[in-house]
Order: sequence, then structure tokens, then C-alpha cells
Amino acid sequence: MKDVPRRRPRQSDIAKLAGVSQTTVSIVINGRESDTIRIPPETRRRVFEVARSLGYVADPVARSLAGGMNHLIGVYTFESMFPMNHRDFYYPFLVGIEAAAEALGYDMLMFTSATGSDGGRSIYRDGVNRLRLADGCVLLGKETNRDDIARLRDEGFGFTLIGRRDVPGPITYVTADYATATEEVVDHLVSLGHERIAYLTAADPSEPSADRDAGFWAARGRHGLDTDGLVLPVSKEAGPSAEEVRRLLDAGATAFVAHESVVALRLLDLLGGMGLDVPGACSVAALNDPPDAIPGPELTCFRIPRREMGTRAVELLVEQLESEAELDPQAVVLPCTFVAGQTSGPNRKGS
Amino acid sequence: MKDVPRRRPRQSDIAKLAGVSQTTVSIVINGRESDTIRIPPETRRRVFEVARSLGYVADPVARSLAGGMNHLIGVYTFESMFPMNHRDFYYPFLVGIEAAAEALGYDMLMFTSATGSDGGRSIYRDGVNRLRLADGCVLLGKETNRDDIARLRDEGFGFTLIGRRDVPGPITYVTADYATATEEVVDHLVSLGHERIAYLTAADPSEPSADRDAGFWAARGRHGLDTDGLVLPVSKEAGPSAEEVRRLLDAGATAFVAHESVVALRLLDLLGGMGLDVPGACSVAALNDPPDAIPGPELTCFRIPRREMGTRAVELLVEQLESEAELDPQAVVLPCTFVAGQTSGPNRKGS
DNA sequence: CCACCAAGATGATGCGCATTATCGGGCACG
DNA sequence: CGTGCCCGATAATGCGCATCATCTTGGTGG
Repeated sequence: MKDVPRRRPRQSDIAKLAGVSQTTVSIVINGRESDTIRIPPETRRRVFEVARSLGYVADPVARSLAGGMNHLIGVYTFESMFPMNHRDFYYPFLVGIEAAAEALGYDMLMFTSATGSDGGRSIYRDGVNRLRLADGCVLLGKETNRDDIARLRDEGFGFTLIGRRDVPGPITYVTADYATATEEVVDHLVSLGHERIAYLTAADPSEPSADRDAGFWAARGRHGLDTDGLVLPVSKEAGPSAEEVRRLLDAGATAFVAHESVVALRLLDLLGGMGLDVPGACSVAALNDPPDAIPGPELTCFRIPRREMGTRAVELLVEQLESEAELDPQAVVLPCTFVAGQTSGPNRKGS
Repeated sequence: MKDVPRRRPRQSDIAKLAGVSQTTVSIVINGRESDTIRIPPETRRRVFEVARSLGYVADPVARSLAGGMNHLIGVYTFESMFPMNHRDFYYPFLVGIEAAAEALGYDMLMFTSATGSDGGRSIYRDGVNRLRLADGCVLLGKETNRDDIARLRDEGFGFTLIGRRDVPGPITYVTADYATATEEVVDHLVSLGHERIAYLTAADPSEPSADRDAGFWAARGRHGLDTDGLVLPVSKEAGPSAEEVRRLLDAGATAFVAHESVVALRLLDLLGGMGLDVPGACSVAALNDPPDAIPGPELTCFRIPRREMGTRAVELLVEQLESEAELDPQAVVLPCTFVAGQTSGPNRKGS
């Protein structure tokens, strides 16, 4: 006994059965009663009754189009998630985002479109801004597309960004205080007696790298360090070569500070291969936290509060979405936590 | 020099500037020209020109509401993804899904709402079926909600399911041939001379478990095995106790077959603790593949073609979405691949 | 010279919902 | 008895787009 393929019920269906207007149904379902617009309990009860018996579910599409909210928060990563090379990088952010969304009564919608036609990802593909499906969006990624961001803002679409981005014009973002954390790491090494500190900075520039650089130069200035011949740009993928490390050692380096923990880990390998003990012979520190999966000694480094960054990003976004007035963009900078670790020790090379 | 907050351009804006109608714009942008409806190249060029200069991007919401496609494939997991306990379980599916979606010109939209108010996840939360934001959806999860599935189907929403589900009424799903794969595992053990095979089945029933049971019973029948005192329901979390394993050994077991690889791994530990060599003294096999992350000996087991299952699910879905007529639901069963592994060997206990 | 047709385009309509402006009627008050 | 007012509810409108049914124009054949 197959039923006729009955359409899914709409508000007007409920209205007819309950003997009211579609407007009333909308008001009741959305709890839009206020001082000026009242629905007596009896009517409300009837509407709910019919809605339930019909198995009514609102259409999020229509709701959005009509200017309503669907209580969805989009998450867009500028790098593709599948295959997820940055798995351990993104994961903590996502945990924080989902938790906050859940707490605030929103669901999370992940946009995981792969590479665009030009190889890079873009929000605007085929002339469609898919993000609009959500009420607002959290943007995330190492290689943020500035044009897309500027455009989103111009369109008046609500979003927050994780990771500082120097976009012309103000936007709301959440970032970590890499500069201060970097200074702490250097302070730590200096307090251990190191004066010749090799600095393995990032090969390609980005805001977080620039922050670390700023922190390092500041600390260098404060301590009057000399870094002649001790600064080396290193790409995350290739890492430093044995020869380069040798050259830094020859220049008198007793400690190494690397932007990337994977670089630091590779450094440990190389130093071990040269018969140098860490932290006995020299110290190694990283300016971010190592991936969970990788085993090895606990690095001297700092932890980026990724989870909390995700949470704050969502909170800011929801605040913005739910406020009537247009809020001023704001920047939130969260502190990192220093990890002493086991790869740094006192300088034994004489002082 | 701040501009007035200009609205994002709509089709009608383009129409006005290009001196055509909104209809024409829609036709051109969507490439809807056909035999009966033609747009001369010059007009088309003008429309595109204006669209580009205005920075037009289609609104996916309006497009959906008007019955169009937004080339989005939703992915819904019945368990929450963050925190992702089932990380390694889901991941291969997602890779396959995204790859196929990409190949077919679709993007992937992940619905990762956490637990519903009642603790369990449901598609219909707060009376909204969020899945409708996508053109169609791939459903995924260990604990599928049958009511939701039936309802989706009744609503005429396009979806495919990964993992066989016995829902009243036909639906399209992709699953793996657990039964045959299970038989292969048993055959392998029998060919190694094992006659007393302990069977650690799943404690709580599910379709995949039932399939494995069916395969096991079939193989048992074919080989005339005796399983008296050798069958033990085991929960994935708790695993078997040492005492239970001891009892199975006392009952003469020379080989163990466990539904869950984690159970098999725990079994290896227990047997090792008893001083029993695997595969010297006895054999152990699992009826699914172990998580990638976990180190240890290669289990005798079979690989579930998760990636390909994801791919097929998307292909079936797109086929269904793009076809004019309503296609008949179909079931796709993909074969698993047997892995001989290193945890099974000849029965040395005499024959 | 009219009927007919194809090319090129358009006005109208509706998707399902939220919202705005409005309406009728009962009741208190002057 | 008329005026105002509030309660309860509604008709109308529009969100941005896709689609269906038409409409106009110029050419062609009879």
C-alpha cells in the first residue's frame, strides 16, 4: 500500500489544517511572539500539534532566503582537507570550533571542496559563494587568500578569521601571540647561558612567521645577542642540510631556534648524526608545537592554543551574527604556553 | 574613501546594465541554451562581461530554492566527528567521497553537528533538515538512525548510504561483502589445519556483524567444524577477559577469529601474557582491518575497501541526482581483500 | 499578400519562508 | 453613542533565482 508521493509539508499545509494563516504558523514555530504580536496559548498549541502530526520540518534554504537564520556556522579551510596533510594542524581548531558552536546552539558546516580549477582553493568557484549557505563562517588556513577575504567583507558576509591576516581594512580575527612566546623561548635559552643562538626562520613569509621574527629580534635586542652568521631561512619541507648545520656550529652556535617543530626534529637527527648530544652539547627549541603523532623527546617549544582559538573565533562570530547593530571588527590575541621540554640545557661551552 | 555599503550584485543588476532581462542573464550564466532557446554569442558575451565587471556570484540559497542545483554533496555521519574517535574509520570513506565528488564536479559539504539534545545525533534537529542545503547526501555511520533514513526517503531527498541498512523499503546503498571475506578467513585457517576455531563475535548486533556471522556459519557448515564452547560475544570496548580466553583455550581452540581488529590485538596481548606464541602456538585473525596508527604485527584479516565505497556512493548519488527519471534503488556490494598477515600459521597441536 | 515559422528574447510565476503593514472586533472611556 | 485602543490574526510582499508560457520581429513559401 504505497502512498502517493506526498510532498513534504509546508507551513501553509499546517496553516490550512490548523485553521490559521501561514504567517501565524511562522510566528509560532519561530517563537516570534513579542509585546506587539501575541498568539494565545490555545492557538499556539494547535499549530504545534498539527506541525508534529504532519512531521513538519522547516526548509533551511527557504528560511535563509527569507532572511532568517539556519543556525549553521561554516568552516572553510584554505587548504583542502582530504587528503588531510594538515590533519594534526587543523584538528584542534576544529574541535574548538565545534564545541563552541554546539554550546551556542549552532551546527558546524565544513566546506571541504578540493582544489579549484586553478589549483588553488577559492571560496568563489563557478561564480558561487557557497559559504552563504551558513549564517556566518570561520576561515582557517595557512595560505589565506586575501582577495577572497576582502571580497567577503565587502559583501557584508559575517566571518571571523583564525590567524592574523594583513588585509586592507579591518576584520575580526583570532590569533596567538607568537611574538611574546618567541621571546620567552629565547629568554629561556639565554637564562641557560646561551649567547650564540642560531635562528632558523621560515623560508617563505607569512604573518605568523613575521610575528616570530619580531619576537626574536626584540629578544636579541634586549639581551644584546650577536647573530652574525647564525640566521638561516629554512623551508619546512626540505629542512636544513647537514652542511648548513655544520656551518652554524662553526659560527659558534650553542643553541638552535627553529620556526617549525619538524625542522627542529630534523635538526635533532642531524646533530645526533654528528655525535652531538642534545641538550648536553647544544640546545634545540621550536617556535610551535610538534604534531601529536610524532614520537621523540619533548621539544623545548610553546603550545599554540588552537582549541581555544577555534572557540573564540566562533564566539566572536556568533556575537556578530546575533547583534542588531554592526559591531566593530576586533582582534583577539591569545597567549601561547611555554614548554621547557628536554631539548635545552645549560651552555657548557664556557662563558 | 569608504563606499556606500553596496549590496552584492544580483542577476537583475546585470540585466539592467547589459540591457537584457533577468531571464536572459539566468540562461546565459547557467548555460541553459538549447535547441528551443538560443542566445546569440554577442548577447552572451555582453552578459558575461557585465557579470565579471560587477563581480557577480550566484547565491546558492536562492538557486536551491528555485529548484536549481548548487553542485554540493552533503556528507552526514551519524556519529559526531569532533572529537573524532572514529578518525581512522571515517577517514578513508571521506577521501573516497571527496575524490569522487571532485571528479564529478561537485563539492563536498560535511555536516558535523555534534550530539542532538537527546544525546543521539539526528538529521532533524530543531525541526530543520539541514541536509537540504546540499543537492544530495551520502549517509555514513555505524549507528544509523532508521527513522531518519525512512523519512528522508519519503521526502524524496536524494541520498545514498554507506553500509547496508535494513530499512523497510528499498534504498540505494554501498556495502562490503563481509560474509564472503569472513568465509575466506575461515577457509585460510582451515587450510592451515585448524579445526577448533574460537569465534569472538560482536556483542551488540548490527548489519555488518550479522553479515560476518552469516559468513562464519556458512564456512563452519562447509567444513563441518564444531564450535561447541568456542563462541563468545565480545564488546569492542571491553574486549575479552583473560579468563574467557583461558576457557576458550581449554575448550581446545587453536585459532581465534574476532570481529574487531582491536579485539584481536588485545587477544594477542593476552596470549602473549600466557606465554603462548602467535602464530606458533595458535592463530589469530580479525574480520576488519586494524587502524593505521596502531603498530604491531600484521594481522590476518581483510581490508574493507572504504575508499572505493565512498567513491561508489558518490557516483550512485550523482547518477540519481542528474537523471531525469527516478532511478530504482540499487545495492552495491564491493569485495574485501584478504590479508594473510603474520598472525596465523599451521596448527601444530596434532590432527 | 497572408499564413507560418524560427530566432531571440521576455513577463509572469513560484520555490518556502519571514516580515511588514494592516484589519476587524470587542471593550473602556468620555 | 462615537472614539480610541489593544488583542488576535492576516494579506501582501519580497528574498534571488530558474523556468514556463508568451511575445515580437523578420524572413519564406504558397
